[in-house]
Amino acid sequence: MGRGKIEIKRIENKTNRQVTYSKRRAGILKKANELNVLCDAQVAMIMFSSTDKLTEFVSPNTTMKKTFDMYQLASGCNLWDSHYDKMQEALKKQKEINKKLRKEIGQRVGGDDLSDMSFEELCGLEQHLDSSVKIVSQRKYSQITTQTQTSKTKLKNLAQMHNNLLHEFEEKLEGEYALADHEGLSALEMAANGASHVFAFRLQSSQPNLHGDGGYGFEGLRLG
Amino acid sequence: MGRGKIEIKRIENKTNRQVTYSKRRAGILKKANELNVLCDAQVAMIMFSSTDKLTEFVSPNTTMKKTFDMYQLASGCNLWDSHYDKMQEALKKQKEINKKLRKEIGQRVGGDDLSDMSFEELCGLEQHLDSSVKIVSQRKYSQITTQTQTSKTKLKNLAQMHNNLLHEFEEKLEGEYALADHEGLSALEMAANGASHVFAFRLQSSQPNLHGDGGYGFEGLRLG
DNA sequence: AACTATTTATAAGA
DNA sequence: TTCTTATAAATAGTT
Repeated sequence: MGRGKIEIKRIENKTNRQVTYSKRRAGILKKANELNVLCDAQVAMIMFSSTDKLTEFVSPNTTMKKTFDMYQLASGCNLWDSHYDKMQEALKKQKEINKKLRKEIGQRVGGDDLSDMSFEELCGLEQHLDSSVKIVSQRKYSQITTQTQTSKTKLKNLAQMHNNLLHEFEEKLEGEYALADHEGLSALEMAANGASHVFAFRLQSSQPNLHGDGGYGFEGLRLG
Repeated sequence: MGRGKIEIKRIENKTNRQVTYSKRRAGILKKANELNVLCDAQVAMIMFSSTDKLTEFVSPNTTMKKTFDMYQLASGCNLWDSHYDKMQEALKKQKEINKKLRKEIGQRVGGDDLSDMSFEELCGLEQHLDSSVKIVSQRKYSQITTQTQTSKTKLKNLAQMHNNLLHEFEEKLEGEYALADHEGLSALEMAANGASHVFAFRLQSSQPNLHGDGGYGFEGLRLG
């Protein structure tokens, strides 16, 4: 239909091909619509040009998805099985792993899963659990040690500060003694004047003793 | 295009509609194929007649599925999302559960997962593990007990059989004694004839003592 | 994108 | 259904 008859084979001229595509695409779309209207048929069409441009047609009163669903039902070939199957496989695997993990936990917690275990397996599990307890205990210990350590460091610094202050104060005090001597006051009188408490609070930082008694006791600062 | 012009609206005559559908369907399929060949385009078409009969067209060198996949990529609308999404959601959930389970195991085994635990949590875990060890130990014990029990029962039955046989034999022996007495043979001579070993193997089943010593020792049959 | 000579599709009839 | 054929519609080549 045209000025001349054409052979139905790929149009080599690119521009010509593109033009023909446009014309015929319009034609087929019109035909599709006519088919739908005249014959009450459901039509869906997908076209990609040689440059991969998409054109679609779906008869009104339906959608591409509905058409696909119907197509799958009618043709029997499930188009998303490949996707679906892969996922289903993955899901199944995850569930299996899950089951195993649950069982393992069940055994370690001492639940019903112990029932399937042989004596030898139970022995192994017990041993394993024992070592786990040890690890946890050790971890607990090392954690509290770290916590304590930082507290101790802070307190040690504080103690040092106090001792320094004390030292300063004592030096100042000695100066006052000398002065008192000079003014005729006794040491006892000096103490009564409020300097004695300084000695009561002489601070001495403790030596950390983390491993001595095996306990987790919090060793604070000892007041001397 | 025909003997007369027709209005593009639903053909009410059913037969006529069906005929027109057949003719036009053939026409559009031919057009689709020509579009594919001439213009190097990818075409896919799905048609359902008013009686829901499926006709499909896919240009060679592709498949319906490929076309759908391309369509989804190009159009952005994911046609099997409703299925896919649900699965993906399920998969995600499984993976999350899985992760949690792994972590829990990691903690119970004494792995790196202990690092995130507070002192209090560690205390709880240690306690929990301790009780688990006890349960496993108990289970181990009860299992070996059961095993032992069945072995014992078997042996007990065996012992009973032996004793019964022994009893029979003794009776027979007594008969022989009487005979020997009659024939002038001494008991010693009888013993020398091979009957003495019967007494050496007199069997006595032991009383099961499962809880007495708290051990898992296997108590066999005592030879009296 | 428009024109138009021709080919093609097809409506109606057999 | 399928074939025929007059005619409508589509479109190839041109402008």
